[in-house]
Amino acid sequence: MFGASTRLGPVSPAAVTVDLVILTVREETLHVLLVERGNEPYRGLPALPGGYVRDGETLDAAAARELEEETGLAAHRLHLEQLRAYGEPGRDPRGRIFTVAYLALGPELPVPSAGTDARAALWSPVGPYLDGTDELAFDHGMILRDALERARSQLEYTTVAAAFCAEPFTVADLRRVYEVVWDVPLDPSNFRRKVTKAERFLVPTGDRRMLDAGRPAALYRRGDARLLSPPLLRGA
Amino acid sequence: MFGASTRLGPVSPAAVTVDLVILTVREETLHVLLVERGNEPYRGLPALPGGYVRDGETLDAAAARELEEETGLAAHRLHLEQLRAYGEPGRDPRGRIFTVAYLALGPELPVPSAGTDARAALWSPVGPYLDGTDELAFDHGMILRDALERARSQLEYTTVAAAFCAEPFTVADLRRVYEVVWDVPLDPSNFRRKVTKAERFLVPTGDRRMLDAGRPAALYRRGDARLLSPPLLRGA
DNA sequence: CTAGCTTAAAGTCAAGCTGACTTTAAATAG
DNA sequence: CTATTTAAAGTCAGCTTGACTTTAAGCTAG
Repeated sequence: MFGASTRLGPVSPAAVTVDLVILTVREETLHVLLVERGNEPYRGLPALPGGYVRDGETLDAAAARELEEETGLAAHRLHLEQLRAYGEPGRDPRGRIFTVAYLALGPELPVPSAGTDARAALWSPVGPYLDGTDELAFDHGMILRDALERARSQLEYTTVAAAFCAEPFTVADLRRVYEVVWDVPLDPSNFRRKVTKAERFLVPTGDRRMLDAGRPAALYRRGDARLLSPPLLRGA
Repeated sequence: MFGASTRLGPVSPAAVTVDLVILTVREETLHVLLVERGNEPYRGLPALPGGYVRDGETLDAAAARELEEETGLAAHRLHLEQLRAYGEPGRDPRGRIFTVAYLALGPELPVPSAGTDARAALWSPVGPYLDGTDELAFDHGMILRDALERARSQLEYTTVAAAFCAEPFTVADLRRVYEVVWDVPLDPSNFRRKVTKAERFLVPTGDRRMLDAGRPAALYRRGDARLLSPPLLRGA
């Protein structure tokens, strides 16, 4: 099975895992799902949820399985996409372990302790892990930074922002997603003009949502457009 | 080393390779570097160049090494970036082999037969592999399609198009890259206005290039900008 | 020398989009 | 009824865009 390694050079078998960056917006802040490590290495440090890819399992299936195990939610209800692979030789002290990172985006989710996996999983604001205040196990800090940059960029060119909103949602809900992920304030009026003009981004339900104060807001569901044209660029 | 597999389920060791999608523009057509397979499986079929990631080697280093072996060119002269990982259980009949695909872009390169690797490597137009006329080994057809879509998208938002041009180059050289990769004609005047206005995309050398006919064109080198703002969108 | 060809580069202009801002709408609380 | 709150629509100058025209600068044929 690995006969070619003789010709190609020293190649030992390796392990392949998937790691998940599950992002959500809670209380006007971007949160990531982390698990506390119960074993060495990095015992006690928070880490991204993940696990080995099993025999006969695709990468996407492994990511979906881990997602359901950690959140207790059906994976098809979240946006899930591959981020990239990481394989630095020293990234795991136990040996050569490659990981394929996935980015998952979802609306405010139930407290994840209901998951099958018994490890303590919790939502944490991403801030302290981005600015270096707090540490993550392995190279998960880098993976988190890459994932966030991907998410920020995706908001510009795609409709994934709606994946952060539980349906039905208002234009203001959607705007708050952009403001929290990009960490900039946006003009409500101009934002509305753009997202409602984009084809098949938002589908009006006809209903309205009434809060304790103010005019009721129209409610929408996600349209079937995947790309946003024209894009919604940050950095005026 | 793989002690955790008991708890996580059946996990056999796997092999990890890198595969390269090396693109260039020759004779007004987009070409990809392919090697003919000398062994089973898929003997005789063209495939993307690639090979096993060696012990102690990073993914990027493995990709750069394969690139130099196949093209005979110093990898730092080309644009090289990770595309994504592929790991379908059945993608290689020899066993569980994950591959991390890389996208490389470069100016018209010397005939790659000068490479260290003795396999027959050749530049092929991408067309027949995209529309299904010709087949590639393994899942390399899908990888090529993903790579091309990535390249097309990158041209919109980044300055990588200049990686296809040997320095120094003219605005018309750069425009031909866009036209070939996107497969659309562009207005020369409007194209010039945009790329010359973009900050740090093009650096004038002060020289001019004279062809057999027409006014001499100003020559440029690549600037240090990586992102294009505003972006250059296709699909008017 | 100059007319004519070729390609580069600059200019023109109406239409559309953007950002900053103002106005109107529709609900609740007191 | 009025103030308050949030939603949604409207205004407008300035910028960008796409389609197109004009000028520039080389060459070559006559």
